[in-house]
Amino acid sequence: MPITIKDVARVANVTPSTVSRVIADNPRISQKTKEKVREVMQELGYQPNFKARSLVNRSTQTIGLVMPNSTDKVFQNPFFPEVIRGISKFAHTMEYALHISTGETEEEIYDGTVKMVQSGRVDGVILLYSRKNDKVTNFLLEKDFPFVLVGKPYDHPELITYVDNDNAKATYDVTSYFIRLGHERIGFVGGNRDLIVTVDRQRGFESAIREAGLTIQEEYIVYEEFMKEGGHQAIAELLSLPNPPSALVVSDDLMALGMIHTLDEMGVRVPEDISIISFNNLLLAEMSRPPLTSVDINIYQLGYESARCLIEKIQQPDIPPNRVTVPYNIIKRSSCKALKG
Amino acid sequence: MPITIKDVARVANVTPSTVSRVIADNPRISQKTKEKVREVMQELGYQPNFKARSLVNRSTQTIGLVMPNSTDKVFQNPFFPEVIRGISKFAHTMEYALHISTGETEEEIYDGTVKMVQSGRVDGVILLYSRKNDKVTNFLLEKDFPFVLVGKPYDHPELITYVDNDNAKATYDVTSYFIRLGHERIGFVGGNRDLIVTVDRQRGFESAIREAGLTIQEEYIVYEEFMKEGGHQAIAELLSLPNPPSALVVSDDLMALGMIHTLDEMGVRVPEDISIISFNNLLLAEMSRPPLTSVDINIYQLGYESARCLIEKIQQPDIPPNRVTVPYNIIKRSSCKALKG
DNA sequence: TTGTATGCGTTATCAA
DNA sequence: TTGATAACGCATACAA
Repeated sequence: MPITIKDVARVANVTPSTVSRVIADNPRISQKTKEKVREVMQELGYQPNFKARSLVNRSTQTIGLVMPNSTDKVFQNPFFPEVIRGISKFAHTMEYALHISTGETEEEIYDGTVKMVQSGRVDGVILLYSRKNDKVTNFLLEKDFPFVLVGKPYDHPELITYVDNDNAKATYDVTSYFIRLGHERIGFVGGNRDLIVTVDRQRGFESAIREAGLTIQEEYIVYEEFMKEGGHQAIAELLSLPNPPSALVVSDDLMALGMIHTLDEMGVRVPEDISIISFNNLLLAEMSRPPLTSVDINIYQLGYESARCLIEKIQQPDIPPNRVTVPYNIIKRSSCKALKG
Repeated sequence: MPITIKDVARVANVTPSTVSRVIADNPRISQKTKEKVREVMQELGYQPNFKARSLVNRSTQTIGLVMPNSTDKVFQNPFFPEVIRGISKFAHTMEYALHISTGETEEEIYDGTVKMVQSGRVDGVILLYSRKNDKVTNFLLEKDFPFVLVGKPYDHPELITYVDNDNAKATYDVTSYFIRLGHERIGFVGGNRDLIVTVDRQRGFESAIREAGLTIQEEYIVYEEFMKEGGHQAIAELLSLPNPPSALVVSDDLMALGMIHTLDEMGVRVPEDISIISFNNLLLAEMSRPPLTSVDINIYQLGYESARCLIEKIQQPDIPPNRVTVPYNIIKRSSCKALKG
């Protein structure tokens, strides 16, 4: 029913191959013919059939997105919409669609990814997480399938294109900031320990502590999920300590928010009784009471760059792995207090 | 390079058509052959080629998403990630991918939609908005292309499948709630006037006012964009009135948040000096100070249902247009005050 | 500069 | 119950 290349050919008195060449703007076609054919295409409202093109070109113009975990939960975190927004922005300019692969368990996600890759549903994949010993990463690596990691790879950094912040440095910076404010009992609240981002941030945290001549207190370091609920847990653990921290480096705004709520209920005030710095600088950070001092890791740009790298890789498979570091900014608001000497 | 149906056929000693039938689980193939072929498929790690299937089946297993406006801005509003989450959830279970069409201007969005439909890139479309005299809607209607509206159609409701809340009723309810609390000077802050949701809510608002025997004050009704910035504008207009409202029905949590911030700077307190109810019940509503009384319109479900309707329509094109009304709940928090008699 | 023939990987029609 | 063949709509190697 829809107009095909044949219809155009017939009306324009040429063969389908000529029309095909006009579409591709093949230089070996005369200007005259091109014009005529284009006129007919316009007239008939012809649009190249995407499916047929995909088949012959072996390209789907689609990017697969692999989320870390049950999308259901994880999508609640504004981090993901925001990376996706960045990805979507660049993808759209390059006429790429997005294929979001989800799943409840790690196994489901792996299977889903394998399937979407093997069936040729996508031209490349962006992993929206980076964790230790990840099956998906290994699969992609083995298949030599184009992919980009948002975050830093656990293994084979030299083989993988990835887009990341300097998370160690950022955490070093905020920890040092606390130290300059006079804090000595500083806690660290990380996310899942298998995530590289958690490892990196903890490393930065510890190096700042050590460099300042303070000692690292194991009990000041806790790990929770990157969610509001995580905040509850974390704060309970930390405040039950005999000598609780006076300042907290928290890996996620949402967690920080959860913590503040819990603290509120306990009658502990931020920043008067305890100072907090978190990561991501979500809209929430600005809206919270008190407004959170937060590290803006430029989530949007993380997404945008990863899409750029992936499409580059898809179009030129032979270029060596690339690595992009997205800058961060510490946005100072009102959740930190200087300790009197 | 990848395994095709032919490879499987050769190894299994059958023809490609037999393999194809096994994939489709065609009942006319003997159990024995099926088992053998499946074994070989397993062994070779065969996955049907998605592109080839698409071509011959005339289906892409992809849903097109059309956003209202510059996605850039609009994606900042958690409403969209949340509908998409719902859509994505259902789509994934049915093995559908998402194709997000974006654009800066209305014209760009229209062109993008036309292209993705004409080129056969998607099997159906979900419109994430509903406005007056929308070219995209008309185009889809004319082409008789499967689509679902999130919101209520302006024209031809009998021809269109749509998923919506009863926005008039919801607004009627919250307005009546204010009236019961003793408020008489109630303002309404809507979004873009071309959006049906704005019209519906205003209608519900006015009918509650009228029914209570109060008079509708034109100057209490303002329209802004559904963004944080909109809040600033709106509050400026309303508070400059000689006799400003004591309560506000606001079409979006984000706007309400913007307003509260502005009010804060002006030294006006919520709810002591002015009461606010907004819509969407985003995470923000709970996190805000004061926590916002908000209408939970079940955004996720809005998305989920729209995907369900669309896929149903794609698979059975001849069923008549459907209409789903998603329930709402008023979540009472601390942004409303009762007026002493 | 353009046309002819073939193939992309699958499904479907028609025979056998 | 299975096989041979055409077709989906387009792109390209080879001819002309």
